[in-house]
Amino acid sequence: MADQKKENNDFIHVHEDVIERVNGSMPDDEILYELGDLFKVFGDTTRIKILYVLLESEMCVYDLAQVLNMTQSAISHQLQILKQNKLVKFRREGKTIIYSLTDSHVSTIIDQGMEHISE
Amino acid sequence: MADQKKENNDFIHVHEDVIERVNGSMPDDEILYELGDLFKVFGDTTRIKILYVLLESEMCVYDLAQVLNMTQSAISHQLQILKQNKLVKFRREGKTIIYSLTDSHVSTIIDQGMEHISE
DNA sequence: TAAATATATGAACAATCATTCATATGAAGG
DNA sequence: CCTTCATATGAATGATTGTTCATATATTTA
Repeated sequence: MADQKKENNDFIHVHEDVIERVNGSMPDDEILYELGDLFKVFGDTTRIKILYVLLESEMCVYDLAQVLNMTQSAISHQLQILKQNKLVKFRREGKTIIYSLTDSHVSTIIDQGMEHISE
Repeated sequence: MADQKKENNDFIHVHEDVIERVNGSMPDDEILYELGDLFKVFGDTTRIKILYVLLESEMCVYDLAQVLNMTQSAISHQLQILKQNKLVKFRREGKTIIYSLTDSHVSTIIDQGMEHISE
């Protein structure tokens, strides 16, 4: 390791020390997969729009469909995904079900994304 | 508007006032599309790993492939996407090309994602 | 309890995407 | 210049995904 001489032509440009250090700081694959899944949720315009709307006001499914000018079914499917990723919560009120955001990470993540693209 | 009486059975549960207010706060479709595209980039484990590595240290393509135990071609393709979205920059040094992060939004976005999934 | 309203869900299809393989480009050294 | 090393790129393919259509579930009201 201390001896930098290359005895054969393996590892010509692989910097093992950096690679080991970096590997140490890398979270488990399972966590990274979860993280990717979370960002996939933000990677669709329809879901972003839903989140944007809920950032402003809680809303029922039918109204969401109206605002976004989309099918009730399409909205329900997307709400399902947002629900699975714990980005939205819901409560029943009579016949309707009202959705709202679960936490403040949504707004931070969207804000940072906005800052990045507006540069 | 002031008169809440429903004259026929249109608009039984559409709350027009809320819808209009929410529509006003919604960015243009073009921007939302761009935002979705940005988050799509974070929605893939390989790209997240690349960003994680570069968060720790700038690195050449071959080393990235070693660290992530992936094909050089696969890494190059993903770097291309990261480049297009201005998340990474690069400089040439002799024969190798060294990639690094462009700005600090990357770390904020990843951090917030991490915070969200670890709850 | 039957009809109406609000939402959810399953299957299917088109579109998008990540990787692989083969090959191209481009710089450096002999 | 000709070879080698480092990276980029194009086409092909298998996998994933968003929407639609049809239908199911669940709550309220007549």
